[in-house]
Amino acid sequence: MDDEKTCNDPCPIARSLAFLGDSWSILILRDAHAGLTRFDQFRKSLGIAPTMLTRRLATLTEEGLLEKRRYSEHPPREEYLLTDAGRDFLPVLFMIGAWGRQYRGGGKLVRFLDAETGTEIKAVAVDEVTGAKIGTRPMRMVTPDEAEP
Amino acid sequence: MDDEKTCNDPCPIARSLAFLGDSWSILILRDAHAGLTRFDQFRKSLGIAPTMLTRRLATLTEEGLLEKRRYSEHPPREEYLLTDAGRDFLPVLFMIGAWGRQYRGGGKLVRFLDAETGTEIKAVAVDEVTGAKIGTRPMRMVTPDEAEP
DNA sequence: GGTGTTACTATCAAATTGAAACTAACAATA
DNA sequence: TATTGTTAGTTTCAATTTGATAGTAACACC
Repeated sequence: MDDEKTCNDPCPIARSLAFLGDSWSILILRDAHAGLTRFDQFRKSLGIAPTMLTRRLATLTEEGLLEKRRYSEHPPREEYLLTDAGRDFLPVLFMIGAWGRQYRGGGKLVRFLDAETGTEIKAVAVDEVTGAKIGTRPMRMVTPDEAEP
Repeated sequence: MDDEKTCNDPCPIARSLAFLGDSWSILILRDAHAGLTRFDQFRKSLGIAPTMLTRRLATLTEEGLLEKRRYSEHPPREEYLLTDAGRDFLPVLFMIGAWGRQYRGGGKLVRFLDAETGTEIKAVAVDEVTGAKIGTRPMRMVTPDEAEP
């Protein structure tokens, strides 16, 4: 796979995965969206080893998905907040969840309701232009090196 | 994290990740959607070690995302085809790609065009009921153990 | 008989991960 | 003042996973 620092793969999926293709990172982002901000909250929620958590939080911070904020000077204490890039990961989380709900959905699952209408949220990916569900219309891949000198 | 065989985490994201939270698996699925079916095609496309590829293909097959089909009896040769569950992973791939395009998008990237309209496909996740983009309306999480005896 | 193709397996060093214990810097309590 | 608790980590080390390379099996083709 491509090196993390210099991923110039023309595939946008590979670009994403080069940074957060790891389960822990995605689960940390999930928990951050659920409102967790502190080291011990993540550690307890995930059952992750502190070494791993330290490293993953550092990576997510370096990559601009989380930002570290000092919330206490004495003693020095940091918390981790979602950045815009981190918040924009929510649709990805929902789509991963939608797939899991459909194909790995035995037993009780967490659900999300629209706060106004009270209906259960069912995430689907659509093309912003045509409005069609992704995968329901024929499409054409264009590689970036087409028609180059 | 939960054991792969007995994931009963009530979070649908964790359910998904228990099986394909690995970059190689996702890249294999990407290539499978691009039309690759054979061991050597995947190996060359990904630059993956054959040991890894063997294991990942086996897991994806066991988990029902790919199916093995014998395409030659003499010599015995197998290919790997997407199942329904595998095909339904396409929206997830598009959302991962959409995020990567926005936040890791320097340089030339592969694009997808609607074959009919010729417009570039831009995947967005919406709620199937309200049609609102995921994350733009307040929502409420419901855990499965609420109001239990 | 020799070369090429395809789908692997075997081997082993290197890197990553997980588990457990420990530390620093304080606050609160007795 | 001593003890306990909290938070955010670090240290250490064994176990697992990964990556790189080479090799194999079963053929087809020339």
